[in-house]
Amino acid sequence: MTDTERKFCDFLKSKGLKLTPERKAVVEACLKLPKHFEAEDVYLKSRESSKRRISRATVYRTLPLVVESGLLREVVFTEKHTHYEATSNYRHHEHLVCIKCGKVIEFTNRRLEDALEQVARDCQFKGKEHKVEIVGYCRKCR
Amino acid sequence: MTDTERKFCDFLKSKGLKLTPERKAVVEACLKLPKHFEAEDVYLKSRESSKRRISRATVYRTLPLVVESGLLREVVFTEKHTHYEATSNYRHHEHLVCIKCGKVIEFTNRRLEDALEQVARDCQFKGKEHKVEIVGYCRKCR
DNA sequence: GTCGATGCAAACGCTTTGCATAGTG
DNA sequence: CACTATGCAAAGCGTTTGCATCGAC
Repeated sequence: MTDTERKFCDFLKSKGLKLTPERKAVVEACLKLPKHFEAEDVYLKSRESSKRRISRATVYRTLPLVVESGLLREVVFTEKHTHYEATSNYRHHEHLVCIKCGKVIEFTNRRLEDALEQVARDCQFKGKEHKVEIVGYCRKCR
Repeated sequence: MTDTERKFCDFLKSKGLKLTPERKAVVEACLKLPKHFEAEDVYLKSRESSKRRISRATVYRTLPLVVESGLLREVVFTEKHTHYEATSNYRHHEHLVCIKCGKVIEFTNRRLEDALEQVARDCQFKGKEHKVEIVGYCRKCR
């Protein structure tokens, strides 16, 4: 079991939830998928690896748990349905999305993160997360 | 006809689209509604004011036009369905959303906006808009 | 053995679409 | 008069849920 899987396992325990082969398969699928993916990708990928026929329902029931455990976060808010990315091995970053070709670029910016924290403080908010996305045209499409 | 309505009217002309009573009613409804609203609100409100029985289809077909015209922008990305706010009379701002009570607070932050512009420049992106939202717990719910 | 987890299929909520008709420019 | 816009109802699509069964702890 990898560190990541252990982390998820611990999370489940702490919540009094059970570690099932289906849940394991969903997490594994998330880690194998390319950077950005959606529920349907997880569904297909988890079926590849696992003997069991994992249902979409299970995927949809499990993904929020994986997010809550901290292994996944929701990203790319331009499309109507939910997109995810694994948090492991990535330093915190935000995204630029090209409206034309769909290209997604990651960036980190200290000033931006600082400003966000300051705003939360100023408003007496306990910030849990932030969603930041720049939408526009990439170098090629502009 | 108000300035706002004229702006929408001009937008339609520039696109070779027609100004219909239904479209007028949709725009009027958007301007009458409280700060944040969704398609269904527009549907109900536009029916109140107009003699015509405006269909949901027309509302859904019109809203993207109103957004494109610059009178409306999409906000509050936490929920799955689309939320809007009128841009008139507001200076550009972003939102904090309380996960517990749903309270939405607006804020403006120069450093944040500057950082976003700088990122777009650095990535050779032509930024069209950005989506920024801080999710957390407000003073009362923290 | 208990109580949570699963698969299935049906339901859901918001949004989009095909079609025949109406109405703007 | 042409061509776009409309209402209606049905379809679409991602997601959620009820239910009977299964299986982890």
